Amino acid sequence: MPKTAMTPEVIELIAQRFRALSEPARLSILHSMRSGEMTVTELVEETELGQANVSKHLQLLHTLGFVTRRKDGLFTYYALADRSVFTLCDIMCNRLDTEARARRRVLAS
Amino acid sequence: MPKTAMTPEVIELIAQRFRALSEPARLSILHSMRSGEMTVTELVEETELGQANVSKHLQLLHTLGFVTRRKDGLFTYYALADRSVFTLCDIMCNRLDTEARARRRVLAS
DNA sequence: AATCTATATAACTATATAAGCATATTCGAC
DNA sequence: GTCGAATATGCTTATATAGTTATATAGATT
Repeated sequence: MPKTAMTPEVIELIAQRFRALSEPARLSILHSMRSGEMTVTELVEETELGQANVSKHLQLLHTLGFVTRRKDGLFTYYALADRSVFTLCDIMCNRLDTEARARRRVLAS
Repeated sequence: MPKTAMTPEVIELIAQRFRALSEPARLSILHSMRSGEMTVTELVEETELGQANVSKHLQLLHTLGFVTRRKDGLFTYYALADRSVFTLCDIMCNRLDTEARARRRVLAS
């Protein structure tokens, strides 16, 4: 694995990617794509967000390499680039569980 | 492992945590703590950020459970709560490498 | 070609928050 | 207690961006 030096530039790039995942709307969109490729309209229906809004979020996610894009006629099919997004979310969920457990322990004492 | 349902509330909590890592200043602070416990002043020196700024970032990181806090006299010692932050950063770095490699491949064709 | 549908984009508004400054608090030394 | 150092907090300003509306673009259908 290539070791990346933590220069300010690299830190900025990493921050940028975390920022992409810091928006509930985008997490919802990514979550909706868990089952596979989806069109923009399908994502609009499933997430109940506005069409323009979804479209812009998808642009961002695509630019940062979180999703792939495939055009077919009028439709654009988006899909998850890989499963690492869920690894990231799983780690965050574990953090939540740990916190919740710690809080419960405090209350119990 | 406890499976967490992806309700809007949980999504919001996860987003909140990603947002904490979406700030270069906070990533720098966390990176500085890699070697161990640090006081606020030490972090100010190493990151070259303002004191009030560092202090506020630390509050946030502590609230969200990313760092621990220990007071001793005038000093407050902060430390990483666990290594999962680096797992998260490593995954993001891998994404960067993948993207860079993909870009190079496009250029080469 | 005219029209309809899916998606993208532009312009705008509203909101969140990072950074800086000033000040407050807290503790130790004298 | 007074003073000084370390940290925290309140206030203000500047900036980024999410969401909305309207419109543009591109492809399909008749």
